[in-house]
Amino acid sequence: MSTLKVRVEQKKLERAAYVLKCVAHPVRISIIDLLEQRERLTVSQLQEVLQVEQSLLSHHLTNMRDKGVVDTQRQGKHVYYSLTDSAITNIISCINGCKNF
Amino acid sequence: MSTLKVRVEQKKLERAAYVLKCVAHPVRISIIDLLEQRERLTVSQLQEVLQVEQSLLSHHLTNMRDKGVVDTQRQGKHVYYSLTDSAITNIISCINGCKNF
DNA sequence: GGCGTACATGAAAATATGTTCATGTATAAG
DNA sequence: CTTATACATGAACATATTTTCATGTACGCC
Repeated sequence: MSTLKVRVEQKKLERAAYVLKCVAHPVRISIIDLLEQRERLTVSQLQEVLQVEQSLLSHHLTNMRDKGVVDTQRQGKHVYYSLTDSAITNIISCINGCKNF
Repeated sequence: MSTLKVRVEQKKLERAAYVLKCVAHPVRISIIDLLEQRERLTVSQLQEVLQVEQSLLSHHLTNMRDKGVVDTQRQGKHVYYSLTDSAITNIISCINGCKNF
């Protein structure tokens, strides 16, 4: 009963919670799912598939970008979004892999 | 550009977000980390390691239990908590595996 | 039954998140 | 330089989550 302690350091814990919180939303999970399929997508393309208000989508994307989950590149009038780290996608696989859910 | 769609069904999306939200908190990630190490732990044991208010911990645990992330068994005065699904722990490995974080 | 320990619960307060709506900015085309 | 398109931003509001504090309940022991 002695050597029990939290193995993840505080900073990483907070970072993990921060990122997970960012993933934990139906619209954002969908965005990740789509970016997993297509490498990079414009806001309009995402919007067409997701059928959400433009500004709402934009807020979510900005949120995800701020948290380092997605990257952007502007190309003319369009802004392309892509996943910064494919490991993020594993999280969703994990969830899907959970038998009890 | 035609066959792009969200592969995860709506119900599962919401369930995933629900569970991820439940994981996405420093205290709760710590709880999962500890239960990964010890199989089952009482509230007092968790409290001793985590150094949080008893009632706060209890709220978090009830939350996690309601969402099916942990299970409980009472044994005399003590209540033991354990993870219902080891796949949950993978989520944390995923996070740790993310290079960009 | 009374007491202490272990844990749960509920309401209120503090804080964070999600959504909408109106407006702003960048770029390309004419 | 005007206009349309693509996207971002900010403030206001709605809703959800987190935390605290006070109190409640279950169990074992005397």
